[in-house]
Amino acid sequence: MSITETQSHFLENYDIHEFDIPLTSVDMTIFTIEDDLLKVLLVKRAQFPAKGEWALPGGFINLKSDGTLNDTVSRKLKEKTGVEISHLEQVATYGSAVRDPRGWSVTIAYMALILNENITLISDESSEEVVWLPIGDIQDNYQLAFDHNVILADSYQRLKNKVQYTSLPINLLPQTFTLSELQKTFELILGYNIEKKSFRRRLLAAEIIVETGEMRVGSNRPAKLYCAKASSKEHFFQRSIEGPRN
Amino acid sequence: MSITETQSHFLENYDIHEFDIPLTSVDMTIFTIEDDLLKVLLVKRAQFPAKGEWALPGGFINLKSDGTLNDTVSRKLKEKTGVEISHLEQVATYGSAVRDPRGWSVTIAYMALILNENITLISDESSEEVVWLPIGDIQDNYQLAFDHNVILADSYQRLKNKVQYTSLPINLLPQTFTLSELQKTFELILGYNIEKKSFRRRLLAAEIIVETGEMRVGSNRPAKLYCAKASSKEHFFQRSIEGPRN
DNA sequence: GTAATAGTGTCTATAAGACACTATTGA
DNA sequence: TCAATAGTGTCTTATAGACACTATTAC
Repeated sequence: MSITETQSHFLENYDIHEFDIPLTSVDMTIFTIEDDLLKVLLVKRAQFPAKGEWALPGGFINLKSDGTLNDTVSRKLKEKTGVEISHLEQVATYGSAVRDPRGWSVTIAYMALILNENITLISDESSEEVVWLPIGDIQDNYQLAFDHNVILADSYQRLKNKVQYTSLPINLLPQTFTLSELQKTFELILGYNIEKKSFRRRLLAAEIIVETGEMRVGSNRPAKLYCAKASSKEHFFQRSIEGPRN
Repeated sequence: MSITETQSHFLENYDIHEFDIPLTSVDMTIFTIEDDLLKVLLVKRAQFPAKGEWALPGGFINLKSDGTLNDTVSRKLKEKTGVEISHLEQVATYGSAVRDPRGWSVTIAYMALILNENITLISDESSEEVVWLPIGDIQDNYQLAFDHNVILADSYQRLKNKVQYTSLPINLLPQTFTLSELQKTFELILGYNIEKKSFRRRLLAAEIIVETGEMRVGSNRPAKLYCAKASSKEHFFQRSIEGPRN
C-alpha cells in the first residue's frame, strides 16, 4: 500500500465531528466617511447570543459556498452594504474559551474601507438594525457584544497607523477628488491637522494620482480634480507623516 | 422571561456539532540565528495528512487546557523547543476549503524569535524529525506540506519589514551583545549590509540599550557589551532603515 | 474691494547614507 | 609592525514641518 493510498484511507475514516474544535467566525470593522466624520458600521443583533446588543457585523463561514476566508468576508460585506468594498485587510484573529458564551471561539477580524455613496444599509434576520456611527461615539458610549470593543479599537489603531505611511484614505473618496478633500480625509482619521504644503508635496512626489483636467468649482477658487492610479490605492511611502512639531 | 433567561435557554440547547465548522489550528514560523544564518524550525510529519512531509510546527487548540490562542501557541512552542520564546506575534490567518485534505480549514499563523542557546529540539508522536534549516534553503529546495511555503514566505516578509523600523533582532541575541553582533543580526535578516555609523547612531540615539561596563575580548580591539532595556525588545523607530543608495 | 479657499516658495530641522578617519587589541 | 575589528567625525542627501506668500474664484 503506497503512502497516498494510506492517506486516502485515513481521510475516508476521518470525521471532524469526533474532535473538539472551536466555533470559527469572521467580524468586520467597516469604515466610511460621512458628514466629515469617520464612521463605523454596527448592527443590532437579532439573534442569540448577545441578542439586542450592538456589534460589529460578521458571521460564520459557509463551508459549502465559500472557497476561502475572503469569500466569506466579501459575502458578508455585500449582505450588509450591498456594495463592493474599496479596501479589505485582515487585522487579527481573536480566540479564547470565554469570548463567546457558546464556548471556545475564534474570530478573524477584518477592516474594510468603503465609499459612502448610494449605500442603503440592509437589515436581515440576523440584525434588526444597521447603522453608521461615529467612531468616537462608539468608543465613548457603546458597550459592544463579545470582545468587539477591543476588535474595534485594534482595527482603528491599524487604520491610523497605516494612514501615516500609506495612501489608504484614497479608498474613502469617490473616483475624483481634490487634494484638499484628500487631506481632510487623512486628518479626520489621524485626529490632527497636516501641514498643507507637506501633504501636497508628498502626494504629488509619489506620482500616485493624476490630474483629470477637470476642476471642482465651489464658492471660491476652483480646485484641480485628481484621480488615483489603479495601482495606488495602497501606496507605501518611504517615510511617515510625523505630525506637528512643538 | 427575561432576555438573560432566554439566552441561558438558548445556550442549553446549543450543540456545536450540529453546525458545519472548519478545522482550526495554529502554525508557527520559529526563527533563530545559528552559524551566521537565519534558520527556521521545521518538523517532518509523523501522522496523516501529509505524513513524511516537512512542515511548520503547529497543532490544534486544546479546548480543555488552553484558555486563549496564545496559550495554544506557547504550549506548542514549548513542546518543540523546550524554551521560552523572546518574541511572538500573529502574522495572518489562512482559511480555505482546499488547504487541508480533511476539509475546510483555518490556521492562525504566528512568527516567533528565539535565542539559539542550550536548545534541544524535541521529537514527539506528531513529528519524527525536528530541525533548524536556513530560510534560503527552505525557500529554494523544500516543498512544504499544505500551504506552508506561503505562510513561511509571509512570515519572513513580516520579519524583514519589521526589522526595518523596530529593534526586533535584539530578541535573537543573548542577554549581552556588542553593537557589531547586533548589526550583523540585522544584516542577516535584511539580506544587505547597513552602514556602520548609521546603525550605531540609530541604536544609541534610541536609548534602548545600555552599556554593561564589560567588554567582549576577541582577537582584536575589544568591543563594549550592551544589554537591552526591558521595554526595548520591540522599540519602534520613527524612521526606517533605507538601505544602500545608488 | 473682501472673504475664502487653492496653491507655491523657501526656510529650517531631522535623521539617514557615504566614507575617510582614528583607536585598540593580538600576534 | 601589521591585520583586524571597534568606534568616530563630518559631509551630503532626502524629506518632513513651518510659515509667509501669491492666485483665483463668488459676492
